[in-house]
Amino acid sequence: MRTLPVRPPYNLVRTLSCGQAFGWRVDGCMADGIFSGRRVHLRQVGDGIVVEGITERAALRSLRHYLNLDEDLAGVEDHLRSDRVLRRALPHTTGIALLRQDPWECLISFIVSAFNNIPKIELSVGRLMERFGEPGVDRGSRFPRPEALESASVRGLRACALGYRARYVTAVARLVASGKFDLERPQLLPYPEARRLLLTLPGVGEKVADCVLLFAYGKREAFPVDVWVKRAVERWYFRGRAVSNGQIRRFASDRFGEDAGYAQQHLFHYVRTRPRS
DNA sequence: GGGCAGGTGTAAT
DNA sequence: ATTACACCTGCC
Repeated sequence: MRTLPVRPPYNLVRTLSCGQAFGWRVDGCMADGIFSGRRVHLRQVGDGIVVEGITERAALRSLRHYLNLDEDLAGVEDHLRSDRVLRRALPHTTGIALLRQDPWECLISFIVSAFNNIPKIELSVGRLMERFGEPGVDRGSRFPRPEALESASVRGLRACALGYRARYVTAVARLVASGKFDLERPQLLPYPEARRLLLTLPGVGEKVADCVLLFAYGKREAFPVDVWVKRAVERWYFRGRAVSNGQIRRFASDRFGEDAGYAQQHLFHYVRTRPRS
């Protein structure tokens, strides 16, 4: 058992339950999930996060990086508070941090998320890990490597309830396994070019691309527009008028700039947890 | 039981 | 550049 220090206003539970990552089970101030092949149990107490299931230095450092514990959230939120809507939202959403997920796992997870619901996304991702992931210690399971998914049988993928997304998963796995698509590349490119690159992948549209750029590649200016955020922006910034996704992205870029991704997270969490009539 | 769900691909203006 | 429609499948 180890404790990782955190900087206020970091909030572990909000960070893990606001839809960035699937596979964490959150309850009260605790979170259970699989990290680096281990079952881990996290609990936020005061100014620290108590970690059970990991003791090695390297893995703890990796967890710290994943949770983005060194982020200057106070600075980000100070900036966002200049916006009237976010100023109202922040008391309910403060402490959300952008994770730094593994790009491959994030990419496949969000391909699976398209036109799907959360319980079923969790079901599918969980089964992919059970069936195709390398077994880790303590009955944990790693996310399957591209090679494992590339060679997965139709029957095996079918058991993961992927539906028509199965062919996207297979195709993307093949592109990555063969080296035709380099997962390191988007990290090196500026946001617009990284985005164009991801959009060449089958099953990856604008929303999924932005999710991966934001949650795995650290492109904080990304602003994924899903139905919830679209609804929130139309309601609170356009007086309920219907606006295209492109206009919403331009609006977010103009208004929030480098912190658009954080703005998106707070709007998303706020509109989902505090529905108004 | 039937509609719905954190979009994407494709075809047609 | 925009708009319309089909789409696997487990849940509520």
